[in-house]
Amino acid sequence: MALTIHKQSGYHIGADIHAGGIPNSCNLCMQRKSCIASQLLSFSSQPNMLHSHIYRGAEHVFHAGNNMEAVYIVKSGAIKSYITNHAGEEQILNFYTPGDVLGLDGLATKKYTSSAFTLQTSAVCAIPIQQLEKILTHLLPDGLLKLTIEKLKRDSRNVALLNKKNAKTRIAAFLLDIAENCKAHGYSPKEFELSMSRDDIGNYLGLASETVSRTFTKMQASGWVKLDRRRVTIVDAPHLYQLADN
Amino acid sequence: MALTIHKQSGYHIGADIHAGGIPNSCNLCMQRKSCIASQLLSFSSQPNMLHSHIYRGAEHVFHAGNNMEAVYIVKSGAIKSYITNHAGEEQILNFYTPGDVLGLDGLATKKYTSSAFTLQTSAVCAIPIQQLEKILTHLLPDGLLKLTIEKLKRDSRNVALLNKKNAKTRIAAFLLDIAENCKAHGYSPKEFELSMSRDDIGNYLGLASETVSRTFTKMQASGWVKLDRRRVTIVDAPHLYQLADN
DNA sequence: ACTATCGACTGACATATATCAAGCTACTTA
DNA sequence: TAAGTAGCTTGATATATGTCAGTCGATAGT
Repeated sequence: MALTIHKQSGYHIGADIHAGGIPNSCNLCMQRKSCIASQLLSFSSQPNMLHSHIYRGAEHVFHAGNNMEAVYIVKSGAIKSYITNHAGEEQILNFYTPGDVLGLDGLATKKYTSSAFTLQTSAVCAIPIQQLEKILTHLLPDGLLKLTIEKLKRDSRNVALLNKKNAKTRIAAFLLDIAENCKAHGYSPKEFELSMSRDDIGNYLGLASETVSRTFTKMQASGWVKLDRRRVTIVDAPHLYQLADN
Repeated sequence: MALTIHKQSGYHIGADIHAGGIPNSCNLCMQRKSCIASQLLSFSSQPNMLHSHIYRGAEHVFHAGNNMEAVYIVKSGAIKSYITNHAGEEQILNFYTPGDVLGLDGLATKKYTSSAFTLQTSAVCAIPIQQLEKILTHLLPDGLLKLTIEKLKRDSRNVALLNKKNAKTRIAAFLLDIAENCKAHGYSPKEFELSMSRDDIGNYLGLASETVSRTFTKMQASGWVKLDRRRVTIVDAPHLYQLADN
């Protein structure tokens, strides 16, 4: 799959939310009836005022790894979100159109986990993270907030899992996903029992069960894992992670 | 892909939450510290008491299309969720392990949109929908609740999109997804402009851009759609839906 | 108007995966 | 113990899709 170099257009209005942007009263916004941001703000003591920005096509709204400054509501245009693997290849996670909320994936760590790039001239409204957090903690009990954040994380992981290119990488990612889940629950990430059949794994990953079998066999022969029916032993985790990154 | 017939095991404890189940005090539950349900309940005036059930492996927890009775928290075991297409083939959407919440997809319509099936002996806690709704509307402003529900719906749609078997079905589903989005926003679902390149579409759907091109060409030749660069005209929507169902 | 560039399309070929078929193993049931 | 069954593995072959290469057309820049 080709490596895409994103051209940086020089024409960038409101690159930094603190430096500028046009403050807009939500009360005057055409889309206030269907706008999540406007609804959220109406429950807070904050002024019903957000900074909106216009991006010319082919610009970044934010980059993966950067500190999270804001969450964005798409008002017009189209935006793609993507992650890049170690080799620099991009994997598109989703497309965003008017009404969609962009940048929530950063909530857990306060850093964006994906990048966002405008496909055409697009207008967005920015909710600065401080403002968002104030509203959320005001509205939500702590447990529910964490649940939401966890759910968001899990979803993006899921997409990344399914979009892998070939059987080997999908299965590596699948096994590591389970291993991490084991670890998170206090069990060994090195050795665990699969609860599903080869058929189920194949169905889930979009592969024939025979391909799952063969791939398991090959991975075992290569020494990355050991397999005995549904019992899995991770032998070379670093190598699996490298595979899954592709 | 093979059609799986689910065996109904006769050994089914607590088939209906109203008919039985073991009422459990959350305060005595081993997992209360990490349990979402317990946390939710602690914010409500409801008694901290839930019905828990044990399913022997290979049983349905609920069926797609049935009225939503409860949301389930997995306490032990493993459960798969899946949808079936018109031909009766199943498409697995996700696997659920202890701590995961099951059945939220029904919130929007009050009917489950997917089925849930235990892969092994599993224990779950049920939160009856009336109780859940009381808690949610108590905690959440209306707008935020709708947002959450919308997000849940969008996610499962996304998974269903990416798990299609071949290029034709993926692209059909992709086009219909955009068409429905257009319709939802008051634009024509019959004619629209793609905002992304063939490269981006391919990357997103896990196909080479050439395959996207070729598939577009074939679909046009077959008379399902008309294409002029990025301009799309849906000609035979029913046929596309039929394709996307596969 | 001329050229350069980019995105889209098409063809030839390579390859990964699906499909079909058979055999094997562990587990269940009689 | 024997037989049956379900799940897993492996082999042979078919097929869909990826890769590489070339062309075409639209758009932008000089």
